Amino acid sequence: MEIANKIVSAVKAGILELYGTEVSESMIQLQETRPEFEGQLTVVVFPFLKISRKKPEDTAQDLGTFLKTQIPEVIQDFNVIKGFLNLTIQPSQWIDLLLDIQQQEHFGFVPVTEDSPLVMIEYSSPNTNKPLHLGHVRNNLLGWALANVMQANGNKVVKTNIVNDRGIHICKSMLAWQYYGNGETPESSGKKGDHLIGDYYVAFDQHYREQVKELVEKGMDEETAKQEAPLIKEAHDMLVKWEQNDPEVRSLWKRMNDWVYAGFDETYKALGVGFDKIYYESETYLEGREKVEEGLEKGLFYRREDGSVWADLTPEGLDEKLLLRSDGTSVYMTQDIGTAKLRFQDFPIDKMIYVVGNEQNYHFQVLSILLDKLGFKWGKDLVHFSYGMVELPNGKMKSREGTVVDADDLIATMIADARQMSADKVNKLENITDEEAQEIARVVGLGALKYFILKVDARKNMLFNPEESIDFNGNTGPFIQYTYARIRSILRKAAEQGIEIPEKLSSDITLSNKEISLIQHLQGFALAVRQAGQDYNPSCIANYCYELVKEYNQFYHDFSILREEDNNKKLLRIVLSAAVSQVIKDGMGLLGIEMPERM
RNA sequence: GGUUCGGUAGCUCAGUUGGAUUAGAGCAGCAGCCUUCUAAGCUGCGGGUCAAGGGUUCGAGCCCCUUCCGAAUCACCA
Repeated sequence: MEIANKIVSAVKAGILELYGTEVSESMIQLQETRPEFEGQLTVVVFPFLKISRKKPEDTAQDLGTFLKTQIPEVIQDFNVIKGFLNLTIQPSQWIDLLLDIQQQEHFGFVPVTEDSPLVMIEYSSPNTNKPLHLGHVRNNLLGWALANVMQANGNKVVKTNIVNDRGIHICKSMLAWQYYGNGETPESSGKKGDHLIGDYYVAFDQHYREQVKELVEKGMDEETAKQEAPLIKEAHDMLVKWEQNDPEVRSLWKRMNDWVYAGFDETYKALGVGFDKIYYESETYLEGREKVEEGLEKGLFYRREDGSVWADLTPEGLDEKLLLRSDGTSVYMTQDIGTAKLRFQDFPIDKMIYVVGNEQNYHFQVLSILLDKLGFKWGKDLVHFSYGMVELPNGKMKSREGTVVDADDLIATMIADARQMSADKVNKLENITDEEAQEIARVVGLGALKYFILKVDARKNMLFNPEESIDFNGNTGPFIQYTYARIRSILRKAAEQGIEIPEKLSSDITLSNKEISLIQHLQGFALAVRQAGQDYNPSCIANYCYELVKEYNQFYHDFSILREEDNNKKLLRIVLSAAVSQVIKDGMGLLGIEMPERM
């Protein structure tokens, strides 16, 4: 950062002095020099040609000479190739930069202050009728990572979850449990609460389809049969009773939901995610109705003859959107409006981010417009952090076809596989207890899963290949964790030899290209964090970490560190290693991935 | 049909605000490297019309237009 700033302002001064024109900083392009050329940083001079009215080579030559005489403490030398001005930086500059990075608590993070804007992030948003699956895993990991990224970019962050705890689907589970459950509980069955309820949801669907089939065989057409089957009618009745606060229905509903929440909490804990504030749709849907009525009075919406309420969004190029059914009950959109209202009462939100799958792009487009019309100042530029589907090698995830990947199963499998991998490893760690081994397996297994999902650009549909995800070779979490553990091992050994990480380094060390390059890449972490915040995309941090680790690995194999005889050089490499491990830990920490001290 | 998002190696994915005659990783395949700080590693080889065509300019995988292919969505479901 420092070095680049010095150069940029010097270039600016140079253009002014040489050609008498003020240029904006965005015109000054500073980039890393390609390895095949001499130097470390390159100024692209093409943008200045119109100002200089000279050939690219001459312009670069002018500028290089200016820089070398103007800031000799930064620029050691320069060379010109076509329109590219390659700068060789004074080694002491790199050493200062390295020390700066190493000594900062969290290099590249922007501190959060009293005045920082408040960002609320909604993610997870489960239904209480079935357990979490792979799609939810992607959502949770993205939400958690994004929250960390926003905070690292200097925002106050409130993590929130909206639980969809009401509606026909919940009634289906309740009904099935009443009919086929024999009073089964999580305790009596030994099942996790969310799995138990999920099983009854499936049971409902089976029996319901049988009923439909019977009716069709009796001569009813399928559409009518779907509406007339006794089970679905009962479910609807139950929903009505629920809305009327029927004590019996409400008490069963509460009991079963509590089972589910206990199950979800376990899964969230295993994934390492959490929330600051949880909202329930059962508490927000009425607020939404009020807000819609309010909008209706203001003439923002209109009522049809059958009593249903609509928003006309054709001026915005969208359709008409239903807000209240003809019977006065709420739809999804109404609930989101209600939730928004409550949230705004609770927090002074500056920015709202919804982490929701891309199948709801249209919904959020509409929600943004509606919230804006209803006077929420953050409504207009709310962010729908839209992520793609997770597909499986043999097709998409579909619950009906039994191709869902259950979150709990997945986590357990990852940890078990990590355990197996470390057992098979050639150089096994000695002197570790079984508990320690299990803890390492947990960290590594989850690291593998999280990294595999987070390294992919969130917007894209991704393919989850279970076999590949447990392969710890290549661009994977365990590869990064492993490098980290090795660095930590070196630092431990250094400490055993009585070598502390120095606060200062001799300024006349000759740096190799690889060392300079590594320091430069460390610096890039700040950019990666900023970019992740701007684009709402954690994947660039994952890929940054991988690049850094890969480069360090080559470094590691080319140079010995503890066996280096030149003491200054040894200290430099120790500081460099410490800085790399620190940056990796911070980067992976943003993704919610833990780093093992040994593995 | 409308809207939104995608298309980069056999497969999974990167590619920073447009930059350097040669577009990168990993997996899979082949060939090397453990008396040396953890070999879950490192090095080398093969593999590409960046979907297609046009435009913008000193310069395009990236920006604009057209076309083709794929996904999502357009419900009194959530």
